[in-house]
Amino acid sequence: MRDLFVYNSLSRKKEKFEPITPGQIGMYVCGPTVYSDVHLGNVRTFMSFDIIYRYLLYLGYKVRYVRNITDVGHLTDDGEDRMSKGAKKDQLEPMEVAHKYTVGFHDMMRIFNTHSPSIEPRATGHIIEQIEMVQAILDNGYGYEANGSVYFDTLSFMKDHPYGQLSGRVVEELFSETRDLKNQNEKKHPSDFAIWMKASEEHIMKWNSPWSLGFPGWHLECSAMSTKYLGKNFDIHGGGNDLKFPHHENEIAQNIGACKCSPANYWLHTNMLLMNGKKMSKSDGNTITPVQLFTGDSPHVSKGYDPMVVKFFMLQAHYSSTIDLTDDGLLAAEKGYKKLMEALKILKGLQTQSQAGAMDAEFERIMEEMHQNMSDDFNTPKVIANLFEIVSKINGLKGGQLDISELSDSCLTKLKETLSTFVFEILALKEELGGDNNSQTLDGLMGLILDIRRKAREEKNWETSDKIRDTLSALKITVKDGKDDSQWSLN
RNA sequence: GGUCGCGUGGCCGAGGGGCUAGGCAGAGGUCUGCAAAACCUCGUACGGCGGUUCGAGUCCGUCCGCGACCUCCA
Repeated sequence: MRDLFVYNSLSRKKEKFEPITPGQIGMYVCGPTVYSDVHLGNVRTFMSFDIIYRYLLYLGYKVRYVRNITDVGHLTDDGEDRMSKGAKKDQLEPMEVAHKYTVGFHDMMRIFNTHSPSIEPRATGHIIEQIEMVQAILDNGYGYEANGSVYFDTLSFMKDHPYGQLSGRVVEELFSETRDLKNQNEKKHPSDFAIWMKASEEHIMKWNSPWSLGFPGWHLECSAMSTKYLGKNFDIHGGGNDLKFPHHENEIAQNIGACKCSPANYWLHTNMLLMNGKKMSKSDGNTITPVQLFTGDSPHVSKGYDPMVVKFFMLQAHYSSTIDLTDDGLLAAEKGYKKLMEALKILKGLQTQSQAGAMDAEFERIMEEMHQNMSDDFNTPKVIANLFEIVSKINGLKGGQLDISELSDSCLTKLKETLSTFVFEILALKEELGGDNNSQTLDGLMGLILDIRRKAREEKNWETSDKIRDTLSALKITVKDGKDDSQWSLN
């Protein structure tokens, strides 16, 4: 199997990837909290891990990809459970809220053409496992109970294990943090965190436990579910950069605290999606929903963009870099995306009889680079650069600037397969924009229309040929005349 | 304030001691009934100032600017 290198947040280095069990990978990614519509930033993160998942599969690994749904346990600023808050707002039962937004999340993931994970466990479905983990942490002396709530004892933990390694946090500094959080007085140390919370009277989602009628701390679900489905030690743990601290840090502490072993060998973090140079934020209006992006119904964009254009735009940046979402950037991505798709269509139609070709080596080189770039921490921007190198050549081959007889049949076949795999299976872009209007009927009609236009042009009947082109243009169909034939595409 | 990261040509965005990233926009040319597309050529870009080095956009120091995290966050 080809060597794979990944940037490990834990070591802050790029490392050669070595699975625990040869040929198999366990990967856990922190999923969304389903209390409101999916945020575009979530989309970027899950899209990035989808491509990582797909490439691992492509390399031949058997991958168990676990991505949770958080439907309980997150505290808001005022100490209220996020699910309950959403419920009050919408006049719905908490589980109704969770279900509604889970469905919405799945729909959006489908729109962006991502695979479903292997397992998608819910926090509320694993309360027992979480209670057991709290007990294990208590048994190991890394937790304490206070008024029915249970806290993780960071100082006690630090006597035996390092804490703060992932996020570079120094616990002593957390002393200086004076926060006015609820139940702060129950904690022995500011860096301690709740693993079980006693529920207040008005709290809706609560369960029985040895300590109180309450609910699990929000870092606990991932510890419990990753352990349940991937084992105490697994290969990859992923999530957004903003989860590094406190969430991932505490997750590690809980896993070690409960079973004395570090959960994941490789921690991968996706970076933030910015807009206008700042992190998207609902509170200051610096945000756009995926749907607004598709329809163009937002002051931040001049028009609507196809989900695949949005995806292509995101893939032009590395997953570990921030990307600034701008209208100019999207416009540029849209043109590039169309150019790529056009070239892929042209490639399909290319044929050659040659047995050996002078250009083979060049194409082989680029295809090899694509593999290397993808294996180098999933460098999609470089892969896209490789694709455009090939796009120029495909167009050159069609336009006659390059001679197809210098390309062997076997190399051309391989090129078709490789590009198709990379573009449609690994990057998981879709060929056609605008949904389902590329029916057979449309194909047939366009074939007929362009045939009539071709005859008109042969007769130099420009009036007719231009009328056809202009009318089609008004219907958002672009006609481009090539040397021998004309091509059409939907705008 | 603490921790981490970033600052690349008009815009986006890779790379990360000597080797053309790429896309979009722009200029010139080829092709063409016109248009569009395509193809060819063109930009000596790496925040400022020092330092290391035969050589720095790439390493080190420093300053400036920006962002993320430190509190729910993908």
